[in-house]
Amino acid sequence: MPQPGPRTGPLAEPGTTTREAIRSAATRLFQEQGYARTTVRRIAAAAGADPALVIRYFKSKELLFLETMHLTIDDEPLLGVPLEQLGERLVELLVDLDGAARGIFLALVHGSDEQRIQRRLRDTHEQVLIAPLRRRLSGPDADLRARLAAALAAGMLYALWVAQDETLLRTDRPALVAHYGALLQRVLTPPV
Amino acid sequence: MPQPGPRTGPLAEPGTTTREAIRSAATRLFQEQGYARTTVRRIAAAAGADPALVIRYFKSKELLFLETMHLTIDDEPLLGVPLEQLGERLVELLVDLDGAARGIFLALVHGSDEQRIQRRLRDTHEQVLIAPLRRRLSGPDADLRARLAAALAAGMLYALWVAQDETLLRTDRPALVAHYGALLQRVLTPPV
DNA sequence: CGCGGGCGTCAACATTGTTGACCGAACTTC
DNA sequence: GAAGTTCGGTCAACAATGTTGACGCCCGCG
Repeated sequence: MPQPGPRTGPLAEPGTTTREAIRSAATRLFQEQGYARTTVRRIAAAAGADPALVIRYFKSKELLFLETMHLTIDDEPLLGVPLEQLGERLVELLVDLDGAARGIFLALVHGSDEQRIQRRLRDTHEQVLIAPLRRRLSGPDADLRARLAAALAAGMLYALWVAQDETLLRTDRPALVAHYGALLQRVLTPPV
Repeated sequence: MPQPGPRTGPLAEPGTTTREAIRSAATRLFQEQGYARTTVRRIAAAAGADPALVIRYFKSKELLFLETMHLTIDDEPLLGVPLEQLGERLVELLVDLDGAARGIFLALVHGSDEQRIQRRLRDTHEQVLIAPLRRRLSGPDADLRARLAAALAAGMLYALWVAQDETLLRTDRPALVAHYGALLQRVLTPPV
């Protein structure tokens, strides 16, 4: 809300309100429309600010994107889970991700023809999928198995959200969790 | 190449040479740089033609993209394979895909924030992964299992090419094929 | 000879990300 | 209190993008 009249104070808040308005508008638009389809001018309009100010604050559209699009999940619900149920629980957790996480994931995937966004996607893959799994595994090829399991888990997100397999999207949640969770479990705790 | 001098005939070939030049230049550039990073003007320059002519021939950049970016694989090497080895052979086939197939896949994934490109990606997923697997399966949930297997297979391509898990990229091919193929096999021929 | 149609070029348009100049108000310093 | 510095903000402009319409050329057909 940058009213042209005289401001009441030099700094309404330490965070400089309009900067925060730009950031939240960008967060919403990038999630909903992705990187390419979101224009700096629309972000500015949504925040009630000037397009030039957006760049002035965040250096570039890409840096604004990187600053707002962070994808993390609570691995807390995974901590107490016994190893034999980890696969099913992880799939359950991924399928239940909210629209925000889905939007960020898709924005990262779609935008990852840009090098820095691709690096962010790689880091996210590492931190969100590989790392939590690897912590629970042991043995000589623990790292490889964590990475294979992460690929498997990502495959489901890909099928549901990127390729949009409509049959899988219509499959009821418990069946999907049971089937795919069993597969994932196979990598985590392979039979002797 | 379209020398400005007088042309030898009205139609040098039925395919109108420069149209083909544009198509092949677009194919190469889209594969190498993706949808967003390739500009119509660069396609035109690479084909030695005028940017306006590119649009005149192909209606729009997006339609040109859709006309050139078709991803198919030879499922011939899968036809004779016994069902018990199908998983491993499919993984082998996917890992060995050439740079062209990789480029098209990535271009489709990155460009799929556009609706029509997303539909092309969905169709490709269906025709390249789901359909060949489903043909080999039987039973009540054959369709679901084929789709789960396709998600699994796509997960490996995602991990290797989109997320670019460097450890997996450095893992030697036979180990990758053996590990991931065994997982895939688990969906195709589940134990009683 | 005329002329219609396909191939190609040129100039222009709106929209994109980004930059630099400018402005006003507030805080600091003399 | 006056001068200056800094910060939040606006405006106009730039180059590059996809796309369109007007124009030109040259062939083969009447």
